[in-house]
Amino acid sequence: MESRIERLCVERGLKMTGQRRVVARVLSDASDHPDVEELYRRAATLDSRISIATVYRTVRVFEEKGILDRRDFGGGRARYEPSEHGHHYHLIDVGSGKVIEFQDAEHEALMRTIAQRLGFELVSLRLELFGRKLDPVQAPKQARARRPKPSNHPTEQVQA
Amino acid sequence: MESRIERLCVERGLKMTGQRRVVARVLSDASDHPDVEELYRRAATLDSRISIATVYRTVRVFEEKGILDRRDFGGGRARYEPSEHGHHYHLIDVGSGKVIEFQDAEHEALMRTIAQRLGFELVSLRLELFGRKLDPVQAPKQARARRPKPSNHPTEQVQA
DNA sequence: ATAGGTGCAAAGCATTTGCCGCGGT
DNA sequence: ACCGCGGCAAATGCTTTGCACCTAT
Repeated sequence: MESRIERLCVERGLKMTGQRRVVARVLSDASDHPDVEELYRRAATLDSRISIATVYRTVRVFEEKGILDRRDFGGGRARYEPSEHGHHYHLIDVGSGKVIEFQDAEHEALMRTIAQRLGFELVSLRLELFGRKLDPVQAPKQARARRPKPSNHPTEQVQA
Repeated sequence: MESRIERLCVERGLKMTGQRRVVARVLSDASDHPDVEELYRRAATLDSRISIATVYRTVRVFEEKGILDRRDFGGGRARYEPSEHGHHYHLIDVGSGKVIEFQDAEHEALMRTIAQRLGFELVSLRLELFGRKLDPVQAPKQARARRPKPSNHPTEQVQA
C-alpha cells in the first residue's frame, strides 16, 4: 500500500523508484528520530538491494522537498523525522539517549519577540533540552563517555 | 603578558607550553566564536611553529577543564568561546552568518520547569535563533547555498 | 527515448590518533 | 629525569560524488 510519505513524494513530483518507496515506507512507519545508518538498516530488511549512498541521497531530496526535517542532537550524525509531525521540541535523556518530544505554545512567540527586539525576523530556531531522569526509585549511575553519542531510541510523545 | 585564559590554565594545573600560551592569548583576545581553522590562523600569526593538530588538542583540553565552551551553530565545524563570559544565547543572522549574543533571564528557569514536568533534571540546553535582518532600508537578497556554512564574524553583544 | 536514479568505490571534511622526538616542571 | 606535549601523517567517521549502468515516465 502507498505510504503517507510516498503520497507526499508523488504530490511533489518525485520519480518513485523502488528504493524511494522503501525509504518512504520506513519513514512513514517510524515514530522516532533515526539516523541514516538506522534508516539503511530498516530499509535493507524490506529490500536488501539498496545502498547506503541511496539512503543519503534520498533523505537529502526529501529534505529539500520539505518532506523530512533533519535534526542534529549532537553526536555527529544527522537524524530525521517527517516534517508534518506538528510543532514540538526535544528533550534528550543524557542517561539513555532517548528523545522525548514536548510542546510549548508560548515559546516560539516569545522567541519571535526577542528576535524582533534585536532587529530580526525569526526564520527558525533550535531548542533542545538535555536532562537526567529524576530518580523515581534510584537512577542507575553509569559511567559516562567523554563525548557521548546519543543512541537511537523510540521516542516518547509528551505534552509539557 | 599573561593572558586571562593562561591564568586559568595555571590555576587548573595545566603544563604551559609555548603553543598553549599562544592559543590562550588568541582566545583571550577573541570577542567572537572562532572555529579551529580560525584559531589556527590567528595562532599562526603569533607563532608559526604550531600545528593544527595541537590547536585541536588544546581546545579539547581547555574544554575539559571548563575554560572553553564548544558551540555548534550548524555548518559542520565546532566553534569556541571562553566559558566565563556570562549566560547568553545566540542569534545567527542567516544572511551574513554574524552571531549576535543576547540574554533572557526567564528563559532558563522556564526550561527547567518544563524539564521537571517531564520528570527530568535539566542538565543543559541549547537555544539558537536564526533570523533575517528586518530591512531598515532594503535587505539585499542574496543567493542561498544549499547547506550554508555560517561564516565567522565579529560578534555583537546585545541585551534583549 | 531520456532525464534522472542507483551502486560501488573513491573522495571530502572535520577531527582524532600513533609514533617518536622534544620541552616544561 | 620524566611525563606529558607537539609535529606529522595516517586513520577515522559521517557524508558526498564520479562514473557507468539502469529504470520510471
